Amino acid sequence: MAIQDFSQSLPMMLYRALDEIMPKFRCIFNEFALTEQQWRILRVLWEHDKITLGRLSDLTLIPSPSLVGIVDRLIKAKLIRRERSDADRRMIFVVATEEGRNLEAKVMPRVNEIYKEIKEPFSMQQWGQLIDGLDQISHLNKKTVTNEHKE
Amino acid sequence: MAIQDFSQSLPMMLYRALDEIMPKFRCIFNEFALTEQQWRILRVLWEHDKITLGRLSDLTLIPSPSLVGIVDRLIKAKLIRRERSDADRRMIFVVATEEGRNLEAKVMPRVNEIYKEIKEPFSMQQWGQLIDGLDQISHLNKKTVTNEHKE
DNA sequence: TATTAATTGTTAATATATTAACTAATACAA
DNA sequence: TTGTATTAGTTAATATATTAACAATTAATA
Repeated sequence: MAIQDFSQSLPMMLYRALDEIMPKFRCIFNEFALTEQQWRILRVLWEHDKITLGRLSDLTLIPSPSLVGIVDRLIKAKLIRRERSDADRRMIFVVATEEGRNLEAKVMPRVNEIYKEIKEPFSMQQWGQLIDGLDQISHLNKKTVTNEHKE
Repeated sequence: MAIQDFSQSLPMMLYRALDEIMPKFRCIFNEFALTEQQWRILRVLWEHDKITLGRLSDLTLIPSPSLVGIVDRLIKAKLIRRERSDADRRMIFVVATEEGRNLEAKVMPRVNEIYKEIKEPFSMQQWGQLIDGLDQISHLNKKTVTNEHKE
């Protein structure tokens, strides 16, 4: 009758959910000699021809200090390349090489397969509620701003 | 109209939710010179007088190789101690020192405060659905076993 | 009982996260 | 136009995650 059971707290529930599903995906990534973070970057580049490091950090949720090394290793693997912006020489674009683009067709089907397996036992409504709940969590700050209509 | 938007995928939604809420907690932990993982260990020890390293790994979701160093640092901080089991000399118990136990009264109120803030905008039903959904994700394998009534 | 298998922790190597400080380039204001 | 603030990336120091291999102990079995 614990007032607040640690193992049922939101953070631990989130971590446990990730611990459950991510190993399935990482297993696939490893087959293609990719780390999870490397895959995230490629995954974003498959949707964006050219993207700045800052935005890549936002979309992958990889902190920029980590991004430096991960990008280095992806370049060494010839899957992406850096391109300094001419307009603003502070910015650096990241672009997938042909080899990097070609990976999409090989990896995505496998990943989608697992994703489908995870999603399957859920009803469409259940799944929607879960995603909505998570979305609300990740917009906790922004939402209130909207309500208060901050100047 | 992307078939599968990466940023709306379950893993990224989970990561984003954690990215939103954990910095608030870590801010508190840092005030007490604790890392998030160190706090998780103490949090569990506040509910268990004496616990084996393996079980501590399960409850904190900290992989055992990481646990070694984290426990070392908590010992150096005089917050916990190791105790080898007499019954089975492979096992090592971890126990909180008095100093470690005393932290609970100082840290928990602060943490509960943040937790309440996070939970507040949700209706009780919404929150329940979110927790249930997460629970279902983290039992994906086990559930099927139950259904199949594996011998 | 000697051997083998399983369990509990640990070490090692590499990759990533966290926080702070730092550089280079750009914007901006006096 | 010079000085200052801001922005985009990077470096550094420490902590943790991931995977594989390993040691010590105990359990299981021939």
